[in-house]
Amino acid sequence: MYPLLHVADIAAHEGQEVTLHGWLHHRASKGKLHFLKLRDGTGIIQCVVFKGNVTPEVFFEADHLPQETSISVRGLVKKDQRSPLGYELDVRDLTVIARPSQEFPLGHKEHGVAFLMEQRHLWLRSQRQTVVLRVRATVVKAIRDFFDERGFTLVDAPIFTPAACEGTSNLFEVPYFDLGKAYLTQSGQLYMEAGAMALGKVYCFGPTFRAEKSKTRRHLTEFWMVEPEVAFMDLEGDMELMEQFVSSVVGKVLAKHEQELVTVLERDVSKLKNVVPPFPRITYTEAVEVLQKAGHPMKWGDDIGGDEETVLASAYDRPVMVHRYPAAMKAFYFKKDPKDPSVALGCDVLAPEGYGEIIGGGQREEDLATLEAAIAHHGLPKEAFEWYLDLRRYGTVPHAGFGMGVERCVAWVCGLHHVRETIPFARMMERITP
RNA sequence: UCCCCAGUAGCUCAGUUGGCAGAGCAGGUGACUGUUAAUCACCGGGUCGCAUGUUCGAGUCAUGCCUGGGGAGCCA
Repeated sequence: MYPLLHVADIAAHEGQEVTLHGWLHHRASKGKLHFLKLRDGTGIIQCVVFKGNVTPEVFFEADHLPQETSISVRGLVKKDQRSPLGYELDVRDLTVIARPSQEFPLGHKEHGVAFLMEQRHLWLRSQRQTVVLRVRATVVKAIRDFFDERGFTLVDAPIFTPAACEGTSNLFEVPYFDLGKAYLTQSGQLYMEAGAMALGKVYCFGPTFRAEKSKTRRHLTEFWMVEPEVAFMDLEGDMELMEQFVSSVVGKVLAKHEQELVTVLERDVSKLKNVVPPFPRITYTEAVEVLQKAGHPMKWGDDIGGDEETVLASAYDRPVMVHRYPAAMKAFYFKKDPKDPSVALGCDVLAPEGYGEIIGGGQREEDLATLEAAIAHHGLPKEAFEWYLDLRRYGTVPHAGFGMGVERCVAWVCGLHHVRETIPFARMMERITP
């Protein structure tokens, strides 16, 4: 058994008698007619049951079905301006596949966040969540298409790693046979550098784990990240790649989902339509001056916190690129600016509207001796990075890359308050079920 | 790890100086030929997060704990 027809394709069947399979999303009754909203995953269609068009048994049952009853409905496809879909089904027969054994926990009224997250497996059936998940799927495809179309090769990074890429804190530890401990990856970057030396332009795309005890709307312990890495690319090239990438992803989401973003998520898409290159660029030093003038008590060398990010980003109508952070704030592998070694050749992309950092990246240090000194300076065990240092021993070249968090990107594009809605089953500090 | 907030019906919440446990929605029964979170009538629904204490009496006050939410640090 496989449904021959889905709600999304109903327009092509106007005037025909069809059978649809799905779940009862909502029911309302008015005397001699009942209104059933049928949800099949591709859309929602209103099915109208007139008393005269069906048997008395079907008419009675149609008014006594609980929400989320699985049903198949046979009826005539009719055009109707009163329907948001443009069509409704004039019902001739209705078969119950399975009646819920208990009342469906999620009504059509408001619910609290904790309750919704406990019912996440059922919450996914809501129209809002299905739109968000479809946008996520489009973002994922747009990411892959962007790199595939530009000659990048997908190189999968390992999930078990022997040590931290950027230090040992914030890592999930797992036992690993006789070898002691392994850690869940928090970045595929070092492996992508190896990939770039082999294939030139590469990217990895997969889950990433951070044991940060962060309880904020921007954090998950398990999230998806795409990390391109390119040989013979400097920071300027990296920043051009970032802005082309972000605008491409946003453009593809708009092309496919503008209607849903507006009607279901109430997203102001005019703000997304501004997202075209070139993005504004300011140095960290300039950013500090801007923030100081805006009255933020910070000095050069301080981190740009969440509030500061929002102030900075709100000055522009598209994502802003902040580059050349103090070298001391950045990981050991960042290349320092030859013109000013106090700053690193790194760049963060801050999304507008308070969504914060969606991309972090930069140019890597390609010189062996400089990198060895940086590892020592950061107090990292050199043995763990011998394979990484080999990349500098055998034909090292300038290279750069970045990482983008999928969930923060989807939250921004959808205009969501919290990243937990952008992933099917969120993993957070205080929540691992369902 | 730290700071702030919340926990009362299936859900969202109200509950006055400490004095009989409440509403809306959801659910059930019925009315209604155009509902979009329909409307109307009636009905059922409680370990007030847990524990201890104060008190004649605690949903309400105190202490501790648990759970969740928001934020800081850190980060995508």
